[in-house]
Amino acid sequence: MPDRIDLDSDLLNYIIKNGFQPGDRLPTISELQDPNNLGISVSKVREQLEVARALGLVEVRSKTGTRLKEYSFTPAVRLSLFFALATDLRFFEQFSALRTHLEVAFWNEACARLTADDLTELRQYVGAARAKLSGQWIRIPSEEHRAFHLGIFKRLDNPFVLGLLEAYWDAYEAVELNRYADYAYHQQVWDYHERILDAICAGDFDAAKTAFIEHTRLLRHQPRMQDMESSVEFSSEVTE
Amino acid sequence: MPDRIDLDSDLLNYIIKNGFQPGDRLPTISELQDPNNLGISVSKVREQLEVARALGLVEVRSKTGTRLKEYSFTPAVRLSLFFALATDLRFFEQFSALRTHLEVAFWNEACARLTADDLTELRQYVGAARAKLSGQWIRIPSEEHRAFHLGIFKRLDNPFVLGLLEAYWDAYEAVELNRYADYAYHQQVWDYHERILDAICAGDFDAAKTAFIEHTRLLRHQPRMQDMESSVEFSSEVTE
DNA sequence: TGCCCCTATTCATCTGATTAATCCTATTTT
DNA sequence: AAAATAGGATTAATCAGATGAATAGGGGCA
Repeated sequence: MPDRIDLDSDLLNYIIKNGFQPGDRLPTISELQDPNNLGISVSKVREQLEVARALGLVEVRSKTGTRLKEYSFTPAVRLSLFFALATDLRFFEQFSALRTHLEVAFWNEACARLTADDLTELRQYVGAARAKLSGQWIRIPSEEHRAFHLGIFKRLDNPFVLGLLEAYWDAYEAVELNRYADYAYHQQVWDYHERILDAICAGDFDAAKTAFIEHTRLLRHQPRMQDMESSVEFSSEVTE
Repeated sequence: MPDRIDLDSDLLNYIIKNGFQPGDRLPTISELQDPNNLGISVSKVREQLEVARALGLVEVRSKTGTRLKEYSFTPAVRLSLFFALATDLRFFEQFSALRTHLEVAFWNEACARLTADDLTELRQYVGAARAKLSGQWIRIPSEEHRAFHLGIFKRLDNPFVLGLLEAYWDAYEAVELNRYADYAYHQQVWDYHERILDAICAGDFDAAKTAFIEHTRLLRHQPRMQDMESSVEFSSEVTE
């Protein structure tokens, strides 16, 4: 085992070396400048704080100073992904393929960990979405869509898979894919969601997974991608 | 479609807005300060440059200025992953599970894209590793191990999957898992690698995949993890 | 007690100066 | 003439210091 993993950042190494835990306050910027701590100037401290902040590792606020946050893979993934998407929206298809495979791969493990309360919560999302669809709402229920899918995986003990999935839904929001979907399409989507949930409740995770895979195929053939500047062939298939 | 994805960074938004391409030179820091460009001070520019650098988006060198790099998902993943590992090495098991599932999920697609030259290259890695094992070399052939696995996926048209796999091998190096492995173990590993490669060459990707999955199970039962501060149960199974 | 204002602390941002790295060119050397 | 070298100019790298903005916490007042 290595003595210590080098993080290519004085600040991050300092955080690790001193064993700061999530929730802890780091020294103030002026204190960090002290030769006993980092021994670098304000500008350099701030550069590194900014990196840590961009990665979601710390929260830095006036007066209270810097607080170490709970680790999450999401911010790093989101930042890099968003840059890619800003460059070329076609990246979305590729990340989407990754997301689908991940959900399939970790499906049973995630489902097995769900509690009765979790299932009730999922059921509520279905209800809320249905209400919006049947009512006079203009807004497509993308929040419930996100909450439903992430809800299935919320007990999964793998921050990396969760981070990728969360970043996927952030990107989904950012590219506003739902804007162009119509009500009939969403009805279909929530039929599938209900089928998935019923199967999970019945303990038949494989049936739920099958329904999920079908449901992603549905998404794939929707017109949502036609608005992109250029269509791209989708070559990866879900492994079963 | 959104007008523009907001990147929460003047600099990154500026790069996108002005359509800079990989290889392009960005304006110098002093030019970026100009109100016509970013209109912020050196310190602020440098903070954002540092974030972009940490994400592997730009390379900034004295005299030549800043160059926009080819997009890669790897740096962001590696940075966040390394911080997690520095906090707690048990994160490695979870990222490893992700890696295994990814390779399985994208296996056939990746294999199908390999050229004859690629296969020759893979064969060379096997040869080089064997030579090191049979010779008097002290060093365990971890470079070939990395090169072999990444080599299988090098043609995969998915920067996100590739980025995750690359970061995995970087982490593998960083935690120095190979240090504690013995020669007999590596012989076994390369037997598997050869079996995998033979199957790929024969066009039987599924057989190759099966061999790969067996080979990861081998890894899992090796004593390499016992050196960690606490053993952790490995609950996720590979989806077949 | 509960509300509001004041103040000290800390971050936020900018400016200017010095140092180090690097490229380009002119000069010297072979 | 070609190659090596030295010097100058450009740019990033780092630092120090100043000013402004945000905010938590205390003290006074109803």
